[in-house]
Amino acid sequence: MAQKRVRTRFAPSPTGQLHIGGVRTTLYAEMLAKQSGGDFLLRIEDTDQSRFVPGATESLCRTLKRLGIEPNEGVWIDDNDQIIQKGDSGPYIQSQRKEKHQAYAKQLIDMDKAYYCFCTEERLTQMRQQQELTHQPTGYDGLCRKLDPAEAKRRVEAGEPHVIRLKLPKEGNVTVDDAIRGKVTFDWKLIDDQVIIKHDGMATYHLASMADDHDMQITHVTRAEEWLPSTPKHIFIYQAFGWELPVFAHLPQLVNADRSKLSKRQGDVSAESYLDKGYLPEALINFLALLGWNPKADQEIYTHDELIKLFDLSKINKSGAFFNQEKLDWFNNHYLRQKPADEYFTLVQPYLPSDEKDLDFKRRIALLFWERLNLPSEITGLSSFMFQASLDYSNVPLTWKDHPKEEAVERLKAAKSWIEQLDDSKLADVKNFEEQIKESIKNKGWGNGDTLWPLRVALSAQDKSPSPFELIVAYGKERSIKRIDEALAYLLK
RNA sequence: GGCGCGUUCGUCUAAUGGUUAGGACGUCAGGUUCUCAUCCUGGUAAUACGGGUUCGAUUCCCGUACGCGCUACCA
Repeated sequence: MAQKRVRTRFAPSPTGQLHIGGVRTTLYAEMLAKQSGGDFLLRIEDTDQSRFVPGATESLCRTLKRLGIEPNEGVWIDDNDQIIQKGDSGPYIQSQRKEKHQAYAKQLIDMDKAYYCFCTEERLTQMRQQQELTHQPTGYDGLCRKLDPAEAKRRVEAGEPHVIRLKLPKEGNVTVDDAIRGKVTFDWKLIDDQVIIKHDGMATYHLASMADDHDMQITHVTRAEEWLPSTPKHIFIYQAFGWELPVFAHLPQLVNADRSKLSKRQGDVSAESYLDKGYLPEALINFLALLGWNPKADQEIYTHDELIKLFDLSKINKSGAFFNQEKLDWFNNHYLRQKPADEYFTLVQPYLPSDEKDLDFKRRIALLFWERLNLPSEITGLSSFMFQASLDYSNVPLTWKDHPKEEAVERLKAAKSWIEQLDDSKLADVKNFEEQIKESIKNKGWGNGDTLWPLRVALSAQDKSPSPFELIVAYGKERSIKRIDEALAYLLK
């Protein structure tokens, strides 16, 4: 028998920027579907109109696009930045499915699995306050549940404001079979008669999401673990309609350093901002995929495709994971260094002075700092001295340890003449050039330290920098000699 | 308060009814080196606690503690 085609979905609310936890949730759903050649859909859950943020859907799609996580069905964004919907199970924007949801709600009423409720906001708040005061469990007291259906229908037709609530069992229990957590049992009597259609006629998450998951033939519902406690209601809806249950998988959360639910208030959580800061999609994906799941191997580096092949729902951890930026930095450094030189240069170039027109010079500098960068932007600070017309030598001594000034002068003069005698072709190969200079130092009977330190500082005015050889090759003959002359002038002042 | 979920180095994690509890990031030390970075070598560091079951438990069970989540006409 052929296995059912796996269909998963990511269903965010358009209430703001996609955060890194959302990226991971998306990634898991995408990997699960793609590893078996199934479908990964993107659905927008905008049933709460009051929280709708214009542009959020576009932003969400754009971020996913930049990350290379693409749904093959549902909402997406085209090259003109326009929202589109692709696939046969649409619409994929929930507010456009309002009538479908209402029809389902009516069916539930007809089946006596839901009822109209006319309780006012005031009555509800008062009731809750009373319950809290007397230390009762809070929840709807079921006043309208006892209403005669015919009477309720009359009131609705008369235009009385109302909502629709689920008519949940009041005894017994229900067991959720979660792909990650196993069987979890809840008492029905502790579960509230949830509102499924609001005053404005819009469905709440509980109905909308289940109805859409069913209509879109979603086989695996992956979502954050905060949904686990409301899963009984969702099972109730599925069973009321006689629908086949999907696999539920409640993902552990990403947490702040203090282990609370990831929030904007603590650090940066917007996925887009990580991308903007120069974190590479492959680093973000590799890192995020391994946060809460791993293929049980002593390997850290995986491509997106490898991750898709290896992904396994049952190996997802149960506990929350902290987003450790230092490790992300390490991943980013790794992937940055793996880039072809041209691509690396393209990434780094925006962070080099735009008024420097010598592209080849810029490129040589970029290459010099390649292995030192976690982020492309870091090159600005590291390389700025190389673009300055002249250097300030007052901060770092040009002399080696406690050696005399005269020695530094002597060494710099010698270094200058060595460079002058060199033909440009020798400068093409750093290794070769380095050997030559070291040979010259040896011939003089000098030490590497007392010669190379003054040279390097003359060229950089930094206590830390790439080697003098690398600097000279990057500068070229003319600029190198100019720097040495200036250092000499400073010493002889 | 009620209900639910969770707990292995600082962090992300691996493993098993019997292991010197493994790897990675970080960190520390050493080597290479003119400095930095890279690279190499090595070190540091964990089964929350208390009971049980068992010859033996970090692993299975119970309890406690702690953390987190849910308890909306938000998702």
